[in-house]
Amino acid sequence: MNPELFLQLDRVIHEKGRLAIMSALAASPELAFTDLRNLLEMTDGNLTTHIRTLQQAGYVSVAKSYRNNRPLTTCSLTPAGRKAFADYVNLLEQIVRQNKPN
Amino acid sequence: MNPELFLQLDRVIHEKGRLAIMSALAASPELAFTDLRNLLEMTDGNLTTHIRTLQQAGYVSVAKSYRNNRPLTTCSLTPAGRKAFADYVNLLEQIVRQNKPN
DNA sequence: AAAATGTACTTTGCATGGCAAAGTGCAATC
DNA sequence: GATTGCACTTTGCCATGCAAAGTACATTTT
Repeated sequence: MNPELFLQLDRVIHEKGRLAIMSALAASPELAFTDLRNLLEMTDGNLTTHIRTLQQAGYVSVAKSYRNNRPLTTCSLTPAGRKAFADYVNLLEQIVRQNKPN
Repeated sequence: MNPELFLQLDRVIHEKGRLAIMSALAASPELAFTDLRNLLEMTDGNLTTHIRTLQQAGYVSVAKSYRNNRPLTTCSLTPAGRKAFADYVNLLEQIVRQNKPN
């Protein structure tokens, strides 16, 4: 059992809500605020704060515009975010491999 | 991308410190407080609180005794804890599989 | 045209929770 | 007998998740 693995887990990503956001953004080039909210069934407030955290970490970029007479916030992974997420998933993979019986 | 997976992540286990503890306990039948502290390089206070959380969740059993003129606290997984951890690892596996490119 | 409703967020407040510093109890050593 | 050391526990602080309430603007209703 290697304790190093757990220490390396990125706190910013290792959070249910943000992990879901990162995972969703990894699958599509960009998603609107409302897309994420509908997909992940998060409350608005919860979503904004998680997005802000990810943005401040440099993992997602946020673009605010105005379409169809409504505000439109679009999020996408930055290269750093993509890398951090890939690293995180690799760590998870090692943890799983270490803990699966077979 | 399946958002259900993330919702299902057990909050008690999905925490670096406790995940490490569960993983360590899954690998050995029992471990002493000091074993865990040395292995995981956690502070004493941090370790006690995490152990208490896991105990209150019914995931680890804690036995306090006195050996070699010193207190000895031994921890081990309960059946429920073993199951919860196995479920958690399976979830991680699915998340990894969903997010690994190939 | 004023009021109400709806959408797209943001801010605020609370309650939980991680963390380590300080504290406790006991035994051995100086 | 005072001090050191070990094995924990308690306390206090700070960060953070979360949702309720708030803001801004556009549309619909009366």
